Amino acid sequence: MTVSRVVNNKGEISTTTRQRVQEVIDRLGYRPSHIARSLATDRTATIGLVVPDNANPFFSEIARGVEHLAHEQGYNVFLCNTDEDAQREIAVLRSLEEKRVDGVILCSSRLDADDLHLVLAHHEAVVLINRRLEDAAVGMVLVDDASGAYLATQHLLARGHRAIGFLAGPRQSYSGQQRQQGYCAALHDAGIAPPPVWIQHCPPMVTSGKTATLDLLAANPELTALVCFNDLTAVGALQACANLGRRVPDDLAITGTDDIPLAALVTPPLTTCRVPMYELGRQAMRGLLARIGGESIDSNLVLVRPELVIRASAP
Amino acid sequence: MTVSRVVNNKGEISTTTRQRVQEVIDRLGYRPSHIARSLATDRTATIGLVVPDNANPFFSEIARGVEHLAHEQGYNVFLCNTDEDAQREIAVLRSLEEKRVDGVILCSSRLDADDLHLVLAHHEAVVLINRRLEDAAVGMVLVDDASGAYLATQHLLARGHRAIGFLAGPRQSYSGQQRQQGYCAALHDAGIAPPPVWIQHCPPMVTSGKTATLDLLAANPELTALVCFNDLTAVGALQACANLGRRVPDDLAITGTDDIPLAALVTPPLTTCRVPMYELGRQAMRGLLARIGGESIDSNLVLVRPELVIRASAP
DNA sequence: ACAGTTAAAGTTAGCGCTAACAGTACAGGG
DNA sequence: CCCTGTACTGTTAGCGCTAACTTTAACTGT
Repeated sequence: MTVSRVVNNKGEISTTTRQRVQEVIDRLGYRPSHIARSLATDRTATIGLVVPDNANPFFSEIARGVEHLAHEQGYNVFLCNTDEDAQREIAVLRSLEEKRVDGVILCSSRLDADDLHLVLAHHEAVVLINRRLEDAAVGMVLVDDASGAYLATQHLLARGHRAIGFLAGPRQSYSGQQRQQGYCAALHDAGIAPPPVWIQHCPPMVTSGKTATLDLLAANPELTALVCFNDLTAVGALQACANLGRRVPDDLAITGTDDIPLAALVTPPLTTCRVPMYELGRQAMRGLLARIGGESIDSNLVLVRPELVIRASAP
Repeated sequence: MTVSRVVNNKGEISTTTRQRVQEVIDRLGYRPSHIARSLATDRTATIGLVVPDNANPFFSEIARGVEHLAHEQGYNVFLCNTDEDAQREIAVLRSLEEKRVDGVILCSSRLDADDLHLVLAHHEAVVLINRRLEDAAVGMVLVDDASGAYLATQHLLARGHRAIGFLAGPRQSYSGQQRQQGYCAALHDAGIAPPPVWIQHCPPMVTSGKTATLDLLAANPELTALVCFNDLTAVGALQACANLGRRVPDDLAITGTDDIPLAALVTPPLTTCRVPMYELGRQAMRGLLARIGGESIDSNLVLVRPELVIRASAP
């Protein structure tokens, strides 16, 4: 027990005894087991981070922010991919429960509200990223997706565009729904009622963005601009235009969302709504630490506003 | 103890008793604690994955491969970033030790051999990715970087280039050293002795690749081709050429390494040596599972060969 | 000398599970 | 009937740490 006082710097111990014990620790090569400590203290100093795909630059930057702050605070982070599969999402949340993580950060959950309530009830501290959940004692760190898409659409309107299409993300995506609302609001405010055919859903990847753009433009050749769910789908849209011989931005102006590193590196560089993903990750970890520590929480909701970054795809 | 037999499907138990116990488990909402189980069994069913930067597409794909196979096999993965800092690398390895992970996958370690031996001695199962270590009972999954760079350089030679520069990676990078060897070997085989000024070291990022390329071309305007440490530095080289008004590939042909998604999306798309990162991750996890399971290991070394992917930056 | 206080050190039950063993019941063979 | 083997069930010490408590020693005040 004196070893515990030395290792954890807790409880009453004299300097003399501390040094004596430390020497024994060093000599015997004592290596404390956090497993035993966790069982005794009911704390593991671990958290779970659940993302749809850790290789997606949006989530990898969030993960980096989470891991950095976690490390600074003495926590280790379990990384779990859901691969956009609800069953897998439930499975990983259950395995984290058995591992008795101190808390969970869940990104862009695709579970319906009932299932989400059910499975999160077993976790004492939870922060959701990009997912709203009513009547639950969880933190939420949301991007103000509506205002981001509103900004991008307004920018295009200000440049004279009227026929503006929208590449929505996955249908179950909370972010996608919010972005669609912002897009529609900007058009309505300009006195334009966007016909449903100007809106095309697709998974959040380059290839699907390209396919969706080809479909959208085939059905709506009058479009002169396109607001995209994210930068990956926007790059797909660039590829579609290259295929069709449509110049960007002259024939079709394109905006993305997120400002992942790729956005600035493609040709032409993408106008996009910058979401501070790294900071989003840190904010979520900050909220989670507060919950784990039992601090009083001012608000369950943190709203991060995107900012428009103008580049050559829609100057 | 009968609960344990049911939950873990181990030991003798009759069908009648199993059902009876399962009903009690369901009724009471019993949720097993893997922490207690870990203390009793000396197994945590967790592993550590240590990478320089989880947001780097090379490592994020590796992480995805590791996490997928880990999940399939009932393991949870701790994600740890080293940020190219040796002290942090040691710190995370120590924290994994205290968490009693069953094994560690360590990517592109920057520790010198002595320190690496010392800190890995406390881990029973280890697989290194992109790092060779002699006299250690660890697995190693290596990319045959030398042959990759040899292929790229040979391709440029076959296209008639003679003055070929090399953007090396970080000086302490094992991959960088191997790629440099392949580059030099290809030139030597073509009867060319590459002057040291054709070789420029730089960190593995877009911005540093751009800076290094500007420096290299300023000092060596005779260069007509460039082999780059990775795709990120190659994109930096593309940017440098755009700044200098040098056309790619006509004035300077450029090759990258890794074939991260970005490589195909930039303009012009990069010729590059494709490294199957996802598969690299799965291979490493496979080797780690074999070590954790105490299986006899055929070989400590798995060598993965890159293949040349020809695109417009060096057709 | 005695009583009270306090800093420090020592002790142990308990965290929740399981490997290992002991006990029980039954079937089959001699 | 007795013995042996096997399937099954029940029991418990131990994993390594720590919160909580007890004990000890030293000091101070009366």
